[in-house]
Amino acid sequence: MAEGSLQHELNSIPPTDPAVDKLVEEIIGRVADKWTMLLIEILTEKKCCRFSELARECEGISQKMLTQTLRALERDGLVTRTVYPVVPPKVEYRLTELGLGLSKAFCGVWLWAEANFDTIEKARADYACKQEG
Amino acid sequence: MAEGSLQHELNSIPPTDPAVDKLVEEIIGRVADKWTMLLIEILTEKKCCRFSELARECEGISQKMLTQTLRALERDGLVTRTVYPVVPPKVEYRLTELGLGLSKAFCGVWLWAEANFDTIEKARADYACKQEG
DNA sequence: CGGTATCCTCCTCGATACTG
DNA sequence: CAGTATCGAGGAGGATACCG
Repeated sequence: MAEGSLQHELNSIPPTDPAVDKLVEEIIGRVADKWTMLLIEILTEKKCCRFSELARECEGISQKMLTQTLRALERDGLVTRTVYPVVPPKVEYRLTELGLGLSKAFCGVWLWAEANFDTIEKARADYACKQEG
Repeated sequence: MAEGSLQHELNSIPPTDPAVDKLVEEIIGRVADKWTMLLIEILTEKKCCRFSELARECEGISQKMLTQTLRALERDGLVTRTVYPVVPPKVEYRLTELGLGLSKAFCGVWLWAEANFDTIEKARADYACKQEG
């Protein structure tokens, strides 16, 4: 954990016009979601998944949210949905190049969370202590 | 946009035990939120902000959500809240080292969104077209 | 200025049932 | 297997009013 150069790349983003900002924020809002992040992680690991496999891997998700989240991902061009005309039906989901790019971006957040969850736990405990006093 | 080596670091995360997974997911769920990301971005740029300044910068946020989000950030040890005992009251918010780490992690997502928002817009248009047919 | 407290409204999300 | 449809509870979040 280097203590110097805390100015990181965020500051180097050129000031974009407000219209683009709105779009970017909307995308962040859509994409920065628990199920979205989880599904992208699963699809990154497995490369290719059937609906039922995603339902199994993505523990706790309801069928409704799974369908809904996958549709949003498909709509945004982050995953492809391939239907095989067989009985019983078979549908495969796979990340696109765009989706893989997002996966990489998310990776940093996952790594941060894994590296710091204990620090956060401690911070919460401290905060709870102070509240009691 | 290199097309090779799509195996990125996400795959190198060692299989953590389920208990840690739950914690990490909970943190992601708390932190992957529009206002949280926006506030962290603002605090990264400005270094130090008063409540009212954050309210101004964080366009569209209600006072309730601002307070609520700031409290969550403070609780998780991501920002510090400094109260100056003066009239009128003055309260300053500042990122901690932990918060700066998250800011760096988020940076990748912002950059991805800025780099790809047009691609996503196009994907949405294509998707809408297909639905009509 | 920097909040809290209260009320009220969506709208997300889960549960359940049904279909190609 | 992979969905869609419908209903209903609960929480997120805005508006307003008040406080130290």
